[in-house]
Amino acid sequence: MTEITTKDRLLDTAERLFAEKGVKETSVRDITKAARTHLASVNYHFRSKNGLIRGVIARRIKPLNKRRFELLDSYIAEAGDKPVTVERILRALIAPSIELYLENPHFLSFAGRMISTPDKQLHRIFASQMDEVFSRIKDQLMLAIPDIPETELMWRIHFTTGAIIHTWTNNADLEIRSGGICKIKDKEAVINELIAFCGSGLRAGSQKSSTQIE
Amino acid sequence: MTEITTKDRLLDTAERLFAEKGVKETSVRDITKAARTHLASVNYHFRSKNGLIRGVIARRIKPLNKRRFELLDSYIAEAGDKPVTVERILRALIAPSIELYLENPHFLSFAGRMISTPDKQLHRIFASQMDEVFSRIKDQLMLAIPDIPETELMWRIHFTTGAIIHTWTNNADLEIRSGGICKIKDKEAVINELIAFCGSGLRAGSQKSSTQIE
DNA sequence: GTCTATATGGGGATAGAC
DNA sequence: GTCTATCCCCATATAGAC
Repeated sequence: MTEITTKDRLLDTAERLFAEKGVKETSVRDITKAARTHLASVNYHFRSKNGLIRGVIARRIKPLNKRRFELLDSYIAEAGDKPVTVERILRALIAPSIELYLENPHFLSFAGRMISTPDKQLHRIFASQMDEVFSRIKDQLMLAIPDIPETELMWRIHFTTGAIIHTWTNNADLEIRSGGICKIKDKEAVINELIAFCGSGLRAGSQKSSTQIE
Repeated sequence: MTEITTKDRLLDTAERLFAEKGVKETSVRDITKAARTHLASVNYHFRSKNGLIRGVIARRIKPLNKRRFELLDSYIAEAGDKPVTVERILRALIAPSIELYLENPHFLSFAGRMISTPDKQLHRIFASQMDEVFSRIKDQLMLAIPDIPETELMWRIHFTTGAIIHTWTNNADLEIRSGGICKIKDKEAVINELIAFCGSGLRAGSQKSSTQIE
């Protein structure tokens, strides 16, 4: 039943090698060898190496964002007429990604790097998927913290995104630097720390209406 | 006097192309052609392509961190016996990088991507340079906000780093997504927003000693 | 220091047998 | 669908003339 096809093995292997070595650094030969198939299989199943890259991304991105929207919708329903709290909005954004990372770190450490790739085609794939997420998160945050001007809110969503992505890509450094006390495996702690940090940051007094911090 | 040597032209050109296209995507031929010199000049001046990459990094990283330490030291001196405020500690960390970015965005958009490179040698170059910065920032933050447990403080420094790096690498997306209202060129606004967001995040109530946010 | 020519290897993609 | 052999291109690095 759970028959693993060559196509799936190629996706799994490519995902892992892209994360471990980088996309350019991983050749189709590397992938097909590790997936125990033949060189031509990538072109047969995915048309090209770029097709395989797109396949790796497509398989994970939509389910991840679907999970975010499900959570957000459930919080919206639960809140009734009141705005959803900042913390719950952040949980919908953050928790699904940390859960995915802990099930399989390869995709998000790869994706976290690709989000800033100079390759315009690849960059577009991520940016377009993120647009819908940001749009919905922003709408909810505007209801939750209406006093924050839009410009500032958008900067703060950007900073929040940076904190999350850096956690996918660079948690190993932190674990070493902290002497092992900061562990990505502590799922609830990581999620709660991200929510607390970003939640507090989002709520900070507006820089426009208050005295500038020197 | 300000004679621009071939070596400098190679560094400038490589830095720009690494930022615009990526390191692997930029060939020595691309660089030497754009720098109007011959193919062998890279090997002559830098021994190898990897040597050139290291040269590009070395030229910028030390001055950047030197500037951070100068600022931090001046704030420490000014504060006398009192702890330096969180906002000033963050300014020492953040402002020099945003200023460098606005003078020349190439290095930091390149560096921001390289910080999560899977190439262990390259990664080590950045990580080792950051260690000293984090160490000093952390020491000052422990004096400024002594109530935050060390584990949480380190996570929050990590999130702060993510917010900063994402600003180097992905501000163009934000500018587009915000319809142009969030502009990286607004130097003081960007610095103040980063400081306000991260400062508030760093000061958030401890997740260990308070009721968990649901 | 500058430059051309070249050595050497690896890459993506495909043709065509099975 | 699977696989081998091969095409063709591009990469880094270096030898050796100037």
